[in-house]
Amino acid sequence: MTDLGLLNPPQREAAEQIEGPVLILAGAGSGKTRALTFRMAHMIDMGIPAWSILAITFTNKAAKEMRQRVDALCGGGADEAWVMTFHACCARILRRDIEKLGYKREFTIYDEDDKMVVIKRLIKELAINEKNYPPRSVRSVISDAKNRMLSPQEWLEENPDARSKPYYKLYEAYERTLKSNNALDFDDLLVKTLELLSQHPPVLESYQRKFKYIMVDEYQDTNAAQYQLVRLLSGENRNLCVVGDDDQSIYSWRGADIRNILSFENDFPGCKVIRLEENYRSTSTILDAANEVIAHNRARKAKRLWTKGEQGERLRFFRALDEREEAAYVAENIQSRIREGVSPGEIAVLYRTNAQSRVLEEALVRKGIRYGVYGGLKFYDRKEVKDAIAYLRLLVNPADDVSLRRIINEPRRAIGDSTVDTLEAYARQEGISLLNAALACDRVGLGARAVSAVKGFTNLITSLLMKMMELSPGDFMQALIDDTGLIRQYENSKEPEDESRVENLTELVSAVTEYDHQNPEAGILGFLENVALVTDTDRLEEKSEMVTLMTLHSAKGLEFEAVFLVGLEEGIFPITRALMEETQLEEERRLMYVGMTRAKKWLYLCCAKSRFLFNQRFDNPVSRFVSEIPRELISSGRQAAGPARLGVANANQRLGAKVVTPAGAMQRTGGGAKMPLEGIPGVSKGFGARPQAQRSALFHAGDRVRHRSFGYGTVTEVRQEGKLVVVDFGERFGLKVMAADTAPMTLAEE
DNA sequence: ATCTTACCGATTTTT
DNA sequence: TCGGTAAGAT
Repeated sequence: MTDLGLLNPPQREAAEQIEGPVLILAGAGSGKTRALTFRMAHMIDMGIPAWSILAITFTNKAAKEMRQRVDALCGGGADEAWVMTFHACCARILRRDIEKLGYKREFTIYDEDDKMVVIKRLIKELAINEKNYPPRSVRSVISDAKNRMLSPQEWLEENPDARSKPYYKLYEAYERTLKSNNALDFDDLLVKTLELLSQHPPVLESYQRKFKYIMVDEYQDTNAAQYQLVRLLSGENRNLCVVGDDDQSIYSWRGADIRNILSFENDFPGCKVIRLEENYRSTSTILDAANEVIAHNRARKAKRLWTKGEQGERLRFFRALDEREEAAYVAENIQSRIREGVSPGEIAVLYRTNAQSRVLEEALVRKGIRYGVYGGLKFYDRKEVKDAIAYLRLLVNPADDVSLRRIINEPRRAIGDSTVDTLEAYARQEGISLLNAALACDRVGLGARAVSAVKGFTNLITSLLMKMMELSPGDFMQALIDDTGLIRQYENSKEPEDESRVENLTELVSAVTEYDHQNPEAGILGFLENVALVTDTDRLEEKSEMVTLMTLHSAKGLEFEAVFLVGLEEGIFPITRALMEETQLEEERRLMYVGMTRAKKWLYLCCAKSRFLFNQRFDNPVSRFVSEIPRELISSGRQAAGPARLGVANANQRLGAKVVTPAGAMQRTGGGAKMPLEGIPGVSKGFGARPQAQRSALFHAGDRVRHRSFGYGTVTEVRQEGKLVVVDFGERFGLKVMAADTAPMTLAEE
């Protein structure tokens, strides 16, 4: 029996309020997960069948944890409950009934790469100018439209200007393509589920009958489609409990709408509001600092976390000369914490962008500290793995033309672009899939060589299809990498990196075997779904021997004894793009708040005076977020530094201005080039070499110039005897200071 | 058909 | 620096 006496009064209230709508406003570290798990366990104790409970979490990892914790509390009765992310939940609903929408049960889930492939093809086909309509922006237009549940037509009505037409056409064609490929993208999982539920009342009613109780965690990060879904499913009984914290809403760029949580009370009148404001995680010093920072936001519900815990130590602030010194500082301090007895698993380094991880890794390696990086390059993103997966997808879903294109000539089997284009034309004319066109290649009008090459491919596919039915998933995966020759091409290769490709393919076989072992009913289809929906970050667990490196976004929901926030510079964090708009800046501040509140005992704030990133050197002022923390809560890091060193005074002066220093500074850090990890920082083959002969005299105030990256600009000022030039690149890039002799810039002819 | 080379452009966060 | 792509060479 679950002992609710272990909860504090509001937590207990949350656990006991089972009927009707409930809004739990749970501050960081307030035992939200605890309240939720106890609530669910309590429901099961009361005799509510687990299968009638739907619990939505933000990540798969959170889902797994929650299920385990509930099981532990009530002795393993949670199996039948649906505890999963929105996307996993939708995938499950659709696997059952998507045929009602004209798709086949074996639909493929396209990832971001697949989307881009489709979009790029369509841009070519529709003869749209890629410069004016870059694929990435097309992708975001489509994704935004879907998140707001707008059809192509509806989107066009909202955006009637002439520039929108190509977007509309692309969106429309994109939809058609995915449908004919029997594929859904991530957004579709939500949108198509909504379509299914709203167009087929019996299906909706069956789920409404099933799910008597619904819980949604991280409600502040739900988007319009997710909101609708929750509304539909909770139906008349309205036994809906949502949990969230408006101060931790950090996904608006993905369509999350903070208004969902702010207006819950209006949407579900009569709802019970419960506030969890007692923090059990951090020291009072850390909490005060975080409270002060977040108080600078205007768009928020007023609240203030408090703790009975001890005061703890002051925050440490350190401003390094460059990113290397910053990394060294982090590594040094991690090392001494570990020597004090802190477990490496209780230490995290958090950064704004994945690109910042490399220099940190180098520093940790040098100190011999074990670490794990989460996010960034994923196992299933590697080329060889994606190829193998593409074969699987095609075998499961023969309509998947994107996967077919990827592997029809991988490994090389002499099927070139022109052959595929011919097949494509035939397929279009006959209204069939590319695979079917390939099977009919006799009739397509190809040369004899091409026909035999294509036949080789289709024979391979047919024989694999037979094997797929006979063999276990694991054995089949092994057969696949052997029969296709995927692994052979790397085994015979001399390239050193191909060795790891072989390893990865072998690891993929183990992954399938392992998955099949744990999910005997799911089969290859289940495995593919798992690949699409489960990210590497979800597998962060039992790595207690390693220091964690991750982005601030992935750190949501986690906690560590010691946390290092690095790159606290204007332009990095807050990131340049957020400096313009108040709402975006507030989201960055929430991200800062999330980062700070991950720390239990020690919080380090780090930044660099000068940083090499994106192949450029930046001289950024200290992040404004640092100056929003009361001085008395901070002590400086390694070197003695008065408050002046905080650099607060100039924090706003040079807002966003990037300074590219002369070649000398670049050399000092070897131009940011990667050095051998175990090597000694000595001779590095910097690319900056020698400044060329006096180009300095080349530029004068008033000159029109053209820069490789920033385009045309006007020289506004020349400094230091012509060594530095200040150039105005207009609205998009603004003022830049660069070294006259190294900047990739020339005089522009008038 | 495939390999080689030379350019250009871009760089947030992720279910 | 990196990766993707377009044009040229074998």
